[in-house]
Formats: sequence, structure tokens, C-alpha cells
Amino acid sequence: MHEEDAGLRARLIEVGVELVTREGTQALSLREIARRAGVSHGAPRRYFPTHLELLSAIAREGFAALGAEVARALGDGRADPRAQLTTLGRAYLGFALANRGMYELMFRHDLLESNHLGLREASLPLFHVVTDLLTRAGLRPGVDPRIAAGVLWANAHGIAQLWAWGSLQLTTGSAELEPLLRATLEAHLGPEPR
Amino acid sequence: MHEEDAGLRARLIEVGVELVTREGTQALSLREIARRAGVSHGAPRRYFPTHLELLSAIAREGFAALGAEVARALGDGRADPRAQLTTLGRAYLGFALANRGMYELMFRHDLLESNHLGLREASLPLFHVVTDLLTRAGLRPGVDPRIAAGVLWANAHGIAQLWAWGSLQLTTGSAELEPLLRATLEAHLGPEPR
DNA sequence: CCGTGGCGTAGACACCGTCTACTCGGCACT
DNA sequence: AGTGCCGAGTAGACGGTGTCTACGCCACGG
Repeated sequence: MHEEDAGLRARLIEVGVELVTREGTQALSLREIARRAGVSHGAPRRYFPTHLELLSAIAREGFAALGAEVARALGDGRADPRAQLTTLGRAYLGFALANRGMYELMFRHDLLESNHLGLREASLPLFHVVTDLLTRAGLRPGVDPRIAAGVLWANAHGIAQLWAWGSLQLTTGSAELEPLLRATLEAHLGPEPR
Repeated sequence: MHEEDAGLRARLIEVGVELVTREGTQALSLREIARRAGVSHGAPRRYFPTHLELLSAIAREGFAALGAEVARALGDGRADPRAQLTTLGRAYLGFALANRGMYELMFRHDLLESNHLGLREASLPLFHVVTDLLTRAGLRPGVDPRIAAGVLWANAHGIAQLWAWGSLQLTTGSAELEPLLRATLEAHLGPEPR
């Protein structure tokens, strides 16, 4: 009962999302997606002139899912900013590690049509949430909140990346990434108040 | 006069390094490397049973270059730890942005034979330099220096990655990454003393 | 002098992304 | 009712890729 006729365009994206989350980026060949969608290899071309555009559409779905996940985790946003940032960080890293294939795709700029109207921009609302929480949590005076937010985001991104690569387990010796998250937030927000 | 006969194995790596730094990861097809080395497409197979192993050898060269660059920047290591960390950060980001193709390759785990005996491990000495500098620069009590170093490295890595992707320019509005580096170090080392 | 082994060649195979010619079915219009 | 058209998907070709295998070739040792 899988949306048995939702139009080929949507169907291709759906198949692609499932494929990338289950088998990774390598499996996302144009022909394989077409095969799994039950159409010939030339069919996708009607809706996506190029392979990259199809992958971009799939990645966009990923950004939407990440946004939804974060929004769900944040809830009504009544908790204090620091707690919310912790939650956000956990949700972000959780998403990245639970959906490695999709997360990798989302940042593989060589696979994406970066001008496909908003893909880098798709991460922008999430970014604004961070700047907002960060200013509300308190910044050192004279610090541009956008810079601070960029650095914090980069930190989370780097952790996700290096963790997926195995380097962080190798170097830190830890099998958990919670301490890394805690250390990150303490660095950017100052020591935990009590 | 380009090492006109240094054995095919070394020659392939040399060609690959030049190719990836000049034209990026996409250009690193096995056949193209063979072509530029002036041999048939089957020749590399004698030295590198698979494409991934050749790419791994090229990436290893990248890690060596990064290590050399950092060592050169650090000099005799007599400056105070904080200044050295700044220098290290600048050198790291400088390398990543000056050699985008190579840097991308170095962390594209899908292109590398990660068990090619030490490739993730190739980043280990660099990592130890960071832990060392970090402990000498002073840590909050009760913080595992390996965790702190991992987080700091992840931050630099994330900045390099997101910057190359264009996201950080988009979000922070800055065309320079020096402020990002400064903010990073202030976050992880505390405010600049004066 | 002959064999033997390392080194590189050349062609096959399956797969990939793109392009193009084609078919087929429904719809509008005369 | 007949006809033209147009969207949607098919099928095959083309050049490219990584891998595998069979084959030359040359130098060196017996």
C-alpha cells in the first residue's frame, strides 16, 4: 500500500529516500532508482533532467526530515535556552548517526545541484534557531551571534562526520558520543551553572 | 624532468596527487590516472589491486603533506600553547582550503580502503599534538584532554567542510574565516587573556 | 639456449549517466 | 467520428567507468 500511484516524480523521491537510508549513497544510481520504482531507466529524465537533480530532491527531503526531527525534539520551546541547545544537539547528532546515508548525501556537494533553489538554504531555518537560542543563552559581549552559531554548528557537523569516519572513537577512546556533546556545549556556552 | 622513471607505483601516486589537487576528486578515475601516467588502464592493477587502494595511497600522501605543513608552521614549538594552537588552526584550515580536492579525498571514507593499515591512524600524531598543546594551555578541571582535543579537531574539521560547502558564508555573512577561527579558539580555550 | 617470471597491453564484461528515436493512449478540436 | 497532438514512458545507442583474464614481451638465470 505504498502510495501505489502518487505520480512518478514523488515515487522516485520516495524510493530514493528509502534506498539511501537503507543502503547508503553508493546505491543511489539513477538506473537503480528507476528499477526499484518499476520504470525504465529513461523515465526519470522527464522529471529530473539530470541525476544530480534527482539526488538534490532526495537530499531536500532529508533536510525536511531533519528539521521536523529537531522541531519535534524542541517541543514548545519553553525550556531554558541551554537545555534546548542540548536537546537540539542530541537531536542533530542522533539524526546524523541514525541516517548516515542520508546525512552524507545532504552534505555531498559534488552530488547535489547546489543551485537547485535552496538546498544550502534548506539548513537556514535550523541555523536561525541556533542563533536565537544562543543569544538567549547569553554570549560573551562583542561576539557576533551568527559567527558563534556558525562555529557551534560546525562543531556538531564535524563531530558527526568524524564519528561516522571512526576517527573520534579511535582518538578519544570513547564509544559514546554523549561526552563529546557535553564538552562541545560547555565550550561554547561556558561551564554548566548549578 | 618529473621523476621520469621512479617506478610505476610511485609515478601513479604522484600523478594522482597532482590530479586531485588540480582538478578535484571527480578527476581521479583509475583510467585517467593511468592515461596521465602514460600506461594502459590495466597497468595500475599490478600495484594497486583495486581503485580504492590507489586512492588510499594518494590520500596518505595528503595526510603526510598536512602533517609536514603543520610541523613547518609550528616551528620549534617554543611559543606559548595558545599561540601555537592558533597557528595550528590556521595551518589546518589553510591546508584544507588550499587543497580542497585533496582534503575532500582524505575524508571521503567511501573512496578509501579504511583498513589499508593506518589512514585514520595517519591523523593520530597530529591529534596528539593537539591534546598536548591543550593540556599545556590549561583545561577546565575534570575534562578528559582527549575529549577536548577531539571536540576541537571536530570544530576545525566542521568549519573547513561547511566553508567549502558555502554554508558558512551564507549563514554568517562573513567572507573571511579568520573570525570563525578566533571564535573557535576562544570557545575552547576561554577568552583571550590580556 | 631455453624457460620462467615480472611487467605491462588489450579486450571483454557489466554497469553507469545521457541522449534520441520511438510507441502508445487519451484529449481537444473540427 | 475522425484526426492531430501532446504528455509519458520505452528501448537502444554512445562513451565512460572498474574489474577480470588472456596474452605479449623482455630480461635474467639455469
